[in-house]
Amino acid sequence: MTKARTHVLETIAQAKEPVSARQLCGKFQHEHDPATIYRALHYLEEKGRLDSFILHCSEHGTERYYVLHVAEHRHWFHCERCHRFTDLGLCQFDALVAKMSADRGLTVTSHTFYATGVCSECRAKTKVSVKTPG
Amino acid sequence: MTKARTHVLETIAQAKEPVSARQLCGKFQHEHDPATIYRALHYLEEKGRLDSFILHCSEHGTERYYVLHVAEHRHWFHCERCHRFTDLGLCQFDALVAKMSADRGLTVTSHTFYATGVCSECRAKTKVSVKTPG
DNA sequence: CAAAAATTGCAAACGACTTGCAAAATATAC
DNA sequence: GTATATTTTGCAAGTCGTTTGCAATTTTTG
Ligand SMILES: [Mn+2]
Ligand SMILES: [Mn+2]
Ligand SMILES: [Zn+2]
Ligand SMILES: [Zn+2]
Repeated sequence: MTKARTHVLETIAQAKEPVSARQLCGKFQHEHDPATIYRALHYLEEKGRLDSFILHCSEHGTERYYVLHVAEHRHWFHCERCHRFTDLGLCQFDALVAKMSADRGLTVTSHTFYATGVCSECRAKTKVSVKTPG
Repeated sequence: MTKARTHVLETIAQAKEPVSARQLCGKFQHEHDPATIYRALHYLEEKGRLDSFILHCSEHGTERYYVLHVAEHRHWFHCERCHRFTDLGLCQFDALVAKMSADRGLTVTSHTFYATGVCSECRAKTKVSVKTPG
């Protein structure tokens, strides 16, 4: 493991939410070139240490996000206000996906799911400010 | 409705699967500029005539796909071999999404789901060629 | 330690999409 | 129906996330 790959992997391992290449490039802008960050991400995903998915958010556009590879994958909610992720827990779609694909003779190798909206904290802020007199 | 908007909407209305901007630009390359196609897509989605989602495929990369807006949305499977879509039917995730979000206090405004893999036709071709003697 | 292989930084390129702007088409006002 | 205002278009350039060529540096191998 080179220094760049270690930095990238440890950052993602310590994060509580998916991390984008942009965030990593920002964090290591004085240590590693963006090309090195992208190459490290490809290397780590290819070696099975990372998983990734693409998510679109109106403010950040379309970006790939990375998480540590784990045996049972999870899905995520992305808040369009604060841009943090909420863990939706272990994937509960397998049975449904198996049924949908079996019915149609499909061999499903991967699926993507995410939800977007407003998280509980941002929702609370909105309600408070709406109710505030004056 | 201008000519460009009519062309875009009718193409998507007649298609049996989601259509990308790239496909539309190819089809109308002698009639409309790509900028006009993109502007027509934005206009039609904004007016509620189209829905769209972003899907990543290893061969075509990350693109936005458009379908006619209908009351109850559907989800799609994308074949990584022939790059055609298979309709997975009406969304069956609403109950699960409602539960996941209620548990966490999330206000979900949209969700994205798609599966990728090999469609039944491409799977059949593979099996035949594997079994062929010689 | 020398040669081969892998990794890096930099600059340029890529592809999907967006935008500024002036011309052309369309709608609205007399 | 011609002048005026508005909308839409094509073109060229720009943006943004990501990728790639290449030469220099680092690491591995013999
Ligand atoms: Mn975001
Ligand atoms: Mn495809
Ligand atoms: Zn939030
Ligand atoms: Zn197929």
